[in-house]
Amino acid sequence: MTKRRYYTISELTAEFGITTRTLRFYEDEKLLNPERQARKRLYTPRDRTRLKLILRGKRLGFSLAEVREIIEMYDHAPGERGQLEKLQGRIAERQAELEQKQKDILETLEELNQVNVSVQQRLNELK
Amino acid sequence: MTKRRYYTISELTAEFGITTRTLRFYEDEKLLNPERQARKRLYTPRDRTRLKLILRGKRLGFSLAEVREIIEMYDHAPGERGQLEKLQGRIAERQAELEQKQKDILETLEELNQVNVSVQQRLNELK
DNA sequence: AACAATATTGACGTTTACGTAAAATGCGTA
DNA sequence: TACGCATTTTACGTAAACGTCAATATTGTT
Repeated sequence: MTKRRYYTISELTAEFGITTRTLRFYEDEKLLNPERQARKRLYTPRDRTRLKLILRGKRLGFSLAEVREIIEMYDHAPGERGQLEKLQGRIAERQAELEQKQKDILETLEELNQVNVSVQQRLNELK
Repeated sequence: MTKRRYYTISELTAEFGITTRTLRFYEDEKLLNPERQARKRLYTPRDRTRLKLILRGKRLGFSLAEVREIIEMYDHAPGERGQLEKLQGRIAERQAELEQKQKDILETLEELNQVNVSVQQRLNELK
């Protein structure tokens, strides 16, 4: 039998710097499904993993609806040919989006670096 | 070959796939400053450039407030030592954020690729 | 048993980033 | 001159993602 460890709601809020409201909201949105001990929520390692996926998605600017789509790709059902091909299509779309974001990041980093160089020059001149 | 100096509102909405409402909203937010010919807005190349920065920032999940901060870094005033050092600090923060996003993207791309591989395997088995 | 700490369930409130509809204005063309 | 079309201002509406109470319950400690 697999060792089941649980996390309380406050352990997760502490670890990830979020509020209980956020965790309950994600549960309402069916993104998490903690078990219950009486009324208390017990988050499983699976919940914790999904939470990490959610927060990572949010950092990348995805909406919760988009995060849900991405997570559903991870644990999709076997399915038949048509479904599998559609899934590949959606994966390709997301990959394209992410590659666009990569370009956007590189551009922004380069620009910020330029600013930094010119600021540093002025600081040197002030000596 | 005179470079066109102004863009109408509909030219910009067409080019970037946004609505007039969006452009006016960004103007209310002081992110854009089109000139006027009578009542009509005339967007300058500078407005267009800023618009591109805004949209790029949004793709990366930045709020308009954050986009504003980033844009302000680009055209900051000369300033004295203290200001310049604070600016460097904020630049470093944004760079760190962007680097985190890069990691997030790489992870997500890798995971999506794994899904893709397993989907492809099942498709091959269906032959 | 009393109490503090933690958690739970409503439920209304707030911010961000626009959407959308209404009414007025200006401009080129039939 | 009448008309269509783009544009403008004004202003209420909305979806997403939580925030912020308040009232109640549960659990461990004194």
